[in-house]
Amino acid sequence: MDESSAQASTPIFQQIKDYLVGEIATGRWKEGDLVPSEQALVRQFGVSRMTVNRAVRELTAEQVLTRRQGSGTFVAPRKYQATLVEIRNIADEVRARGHRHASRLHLLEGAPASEALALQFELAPGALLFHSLIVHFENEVPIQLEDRWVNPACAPAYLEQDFASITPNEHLMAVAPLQGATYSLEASGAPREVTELLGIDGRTPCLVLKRRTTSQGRVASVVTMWHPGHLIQFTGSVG
Amino acid sequence: MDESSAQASTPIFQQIKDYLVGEIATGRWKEGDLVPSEQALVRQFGVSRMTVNRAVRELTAEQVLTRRQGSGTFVAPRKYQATLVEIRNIADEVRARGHRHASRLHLLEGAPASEALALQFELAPGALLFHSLIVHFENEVPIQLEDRWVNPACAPAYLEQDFASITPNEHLMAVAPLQGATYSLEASGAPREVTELLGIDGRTPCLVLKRRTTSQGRVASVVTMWHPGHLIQFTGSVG
DNA sequence: GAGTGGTCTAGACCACAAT
DNA sequence: TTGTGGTCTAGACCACTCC
Repeated sequence: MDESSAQASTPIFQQIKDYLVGEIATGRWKEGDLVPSEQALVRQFGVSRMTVNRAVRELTAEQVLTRRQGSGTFVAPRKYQATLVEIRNIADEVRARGHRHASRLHLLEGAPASEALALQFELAPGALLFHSLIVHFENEVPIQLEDRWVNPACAPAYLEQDFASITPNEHLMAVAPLQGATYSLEASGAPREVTELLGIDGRTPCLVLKRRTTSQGRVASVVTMWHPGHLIQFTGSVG
Repeated sequence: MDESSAQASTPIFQQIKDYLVGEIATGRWKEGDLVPSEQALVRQFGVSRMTVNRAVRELTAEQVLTRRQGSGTFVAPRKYQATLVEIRNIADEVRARGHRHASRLHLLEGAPASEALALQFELAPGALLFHSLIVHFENEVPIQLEDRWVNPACAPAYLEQDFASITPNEHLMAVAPLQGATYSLEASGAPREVTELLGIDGRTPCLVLKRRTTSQGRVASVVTMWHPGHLIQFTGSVG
């Protein structure tokens, strides 16, 4: 047809989205500015309101715009500048690299909660918790020590699992649907118990990921994962 | 009106979404299963196709379902079990803790790309790049060394910026809309140049975040950020 | 050819905000 | 009261897949 310009076959709602994003990207519309109303866009593009509505609604879901019924549509405040780093569970990570994953169970028992753990679990000190200590291997090289405490109320059969064939993570995902997690990430040296199990020396920097997960309103699991820094590297991409 | 049952005012498309999610959550529909077609849902709920379409389309955007034109709608494969760690830019991170952020510029110059950098930037070796070296402080304590290389095509005025009042990140976000990023994260010791600028000794474990951002189809920036592991800790939550 | 999803229309009624 | 967004309808045409 060789019509006006850049239509080609891009859906109309997408063209409208591109137009709106473009106005923001080039700075013509700034944070907080009022964006043309649906009616105005209907006239401008000569399309039906449903089509305009879809474009604007999707950009609202994408946090590019904000809408207030009765008031109008506005350019959303710019997003937090953040890098999202995706840390997959260790078995997936290893397999994704095409390597062999294995693990060795060093401890699996019930134990009373210390003061600190009781606080983390929101339970009384001395309450029964399950405790496991597992070393994960990538091609027979130890790459993670997983020190995990589990709430028996969330995973009653935890002590009966065969952690050679299933990771604690997989078991917990199966029996306790994940609700949320808090985490912290830091680099540090490791105490002797850790260095011995990982077969590293005390000066090796370790990447330490602590994670506390909740399920059905309870704290399900508190885990500390130690990774020898020269062996592990988390990579990924966003956007 | 006190009508049939649980309508109340929840939009119909949302009720349909809830129904679909419920069937999956309870396990009645499993990964890969065929979901009722739009026509079937139209009949089941007695609503128009547009309403059903919106429900299913939004769940597809949320990666709960996948659709194939001509074939049907299916339960999406379960998401990768991953912890998303959000690493905010250092100035925001420090201010969020209620502390003072400051920075000192140690180097800001144009320099030819080494072989390795040229590869990263997808430019010819020897091409002009901008290079900056900045130490960031939290309450006067150095917590990050930012070693950044920038593509002049993406930020031509980079060398003229006042990096005491604006961070390189902020400048780049302003002039080069972020398209995507790849990153890696590891723990390691730091070379002498780094330890000197951060005022730490060579045995201090460091958290090293490398990040490569693209903008408008070009590699905009390659940055390595060194954090003394005993001082910095990234925390957050998901879910 | 029948069934699927992808898109679009030209209306409609409603809740809400600004005036 | 007017204009805004929020939702919904009952059709339509198309591209694609499967039989």
